[in-house]
Amino acid sequence: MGSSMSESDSGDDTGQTAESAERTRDPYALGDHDGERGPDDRAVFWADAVADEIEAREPTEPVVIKGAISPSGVPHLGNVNEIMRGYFVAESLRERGYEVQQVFTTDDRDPLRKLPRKLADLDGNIVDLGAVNAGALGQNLGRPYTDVPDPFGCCDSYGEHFSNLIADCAELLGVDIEIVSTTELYEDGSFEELTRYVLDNQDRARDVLGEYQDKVDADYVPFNPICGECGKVTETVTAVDTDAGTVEYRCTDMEAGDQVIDGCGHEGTATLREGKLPWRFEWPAGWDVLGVDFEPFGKDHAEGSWPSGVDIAENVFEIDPPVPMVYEWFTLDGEPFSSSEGHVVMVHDVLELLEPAVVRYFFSKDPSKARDFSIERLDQLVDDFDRTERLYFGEESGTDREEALGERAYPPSIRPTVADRFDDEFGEGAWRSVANDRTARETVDGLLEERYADRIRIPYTFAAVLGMFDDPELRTDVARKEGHLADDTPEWAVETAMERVDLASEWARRTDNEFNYELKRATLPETDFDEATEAALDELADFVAEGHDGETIQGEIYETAKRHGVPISDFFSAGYRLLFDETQGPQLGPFVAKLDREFVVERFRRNR
RNA sequence: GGGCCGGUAGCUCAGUUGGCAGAGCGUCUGGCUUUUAACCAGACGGUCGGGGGUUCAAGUCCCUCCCGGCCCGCCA
Repeated sequence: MGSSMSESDSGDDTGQTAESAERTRDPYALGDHDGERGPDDRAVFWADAVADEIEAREPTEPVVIKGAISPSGVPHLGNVNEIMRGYFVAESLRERGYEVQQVFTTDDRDPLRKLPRKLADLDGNIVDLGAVNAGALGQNLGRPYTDVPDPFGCCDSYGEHFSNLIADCAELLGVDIEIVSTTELYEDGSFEELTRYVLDNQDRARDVLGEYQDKVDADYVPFNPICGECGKVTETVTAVDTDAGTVEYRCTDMEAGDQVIDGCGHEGTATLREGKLPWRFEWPAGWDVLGVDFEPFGKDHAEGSWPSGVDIAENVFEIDPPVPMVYEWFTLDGEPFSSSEGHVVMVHDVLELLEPAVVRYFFSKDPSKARDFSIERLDQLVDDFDRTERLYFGEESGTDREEALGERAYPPSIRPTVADRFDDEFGEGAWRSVANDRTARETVDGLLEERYADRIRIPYTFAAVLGMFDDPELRTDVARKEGHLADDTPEWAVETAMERVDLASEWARRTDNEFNYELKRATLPETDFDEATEAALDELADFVAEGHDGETIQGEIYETAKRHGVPISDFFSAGYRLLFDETQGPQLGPFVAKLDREFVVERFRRNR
């Protein structure tokens, strides 16, 4: 930012110098300061850097942060970038006292171009296309998503079905967004003025877009009416009458990838509300209608749509484009997400494995880096989160940068959790309004510092081990005995800690990793014990046969091992080998005490 | 073919105006001699994708090449 910026702040009503505007048009810039205000000015957390850019433009409140998605199919974790990247910027601005609104458009007037092979019901279960009436769905190719019947029959349309799923994702993550249907923006006239404007200035529109798209020729009309006969989005406009507010069209064939969707040949008239702007115009039009100040988008938009969008915004609509930010895409277990092929994971699924705060934390990481969401290695993500949390509460020290980053990234990750956990501190359901209610924010931030600091985290992998115990009380007892819980740990903190056990054991089960301790009941695992170990096992079997509680058996394991000169850890491993065919496992004494005695005795004797 | 983003320890990543390559986990060793996992201490571990250049000094700046992804038709 040049020194001229400060001069323009006072007088220049554009609010920006060419230099600063140039810089904030770079979607990769992420608030890359030029050091004018010194190196200390550089924000450690990317969301703060973006917030700096937005603030420099002196936005009117509420500051509007937008995201968007096409409701074309399963909304996966990658799509959630649109919600969560904006969320962290929103929170950064709210912490500075700004009122911020997160709006999310569903591009539901876009035509259905092909049938995805996988869909999802409203509960977030992925289902095969074959599970619904694919034939009936196929009849709707070319029609706007909001005019396609919901294949599940539960919502008003296909578009609404998947928009609802996106709304659920935000809800599940505690993010307050307002969903705006693009179809509604057309139908209620919000887009009408801009549509008329574009059609009145077609030459300009063509000139600008033609710089980016070769197909824009003299016949190109930047409007796609919906056929009054077959309901498809058409591409051939034959006449425009903006005074009457109508266009005439012929319903011609539409190319969709390598497929062609047949037009019905109908010739008719449509109003400016009965159609849509092409995407390259629709995106900037949304910035204007919704007053968008910031919008994150995937890297696929960075080189094509964004530059043309800026050009169209400035030279056709004559508005300022929002502050942009590109995010890299995630992979899932090393492979790209694919809604149509079912290589996806939804927020609904992820929350069976992770606390919402950890999921939010995942999205607080540098957007410019491609990241793998590795189900196998979820324990690393959770450990990372736990460490950041300890850094935040000063329970552990790290590098200056780590501590500064934790200071900034942790509060927005945990805030909805804190509000939820102490919801009785708020009015009825008021914790949900934390985003925009200043009083509620103060309350939640106070709770975070004063009460949530006492939370307890059990390491994720150990939580998976505890999952071996079905009995909740036994889980808690073991956690307590291992020093994770103290006598004075508040009840809510015990609950918070123990909630992770179900998540981690689900993870162990799903990945079938070394923490998935499956009791090998049916067959005796292969073993290779020395004589001393075998003698010790026989003796331990006798002891178990007498009937003792878990605590006593645990002690006897040590005693038995000692008597036979078997190293303690080897003896435990022998037990785990016999029961699980593993070298580790849950605390052995309490565990075997819970099993039927005869099985344990026979197993320790290596009989079956 | 052209443009853009990324490539740092086995894994996940952090490295702010160029200034002695870092963390966590994993691994190994030792400690806690009745509580395996836990916890504590220590160690091992890197041609910072390769090569060249600028500089007293390069993970960081420049050039070039390699790898992965995206864009440069349409669509979104």
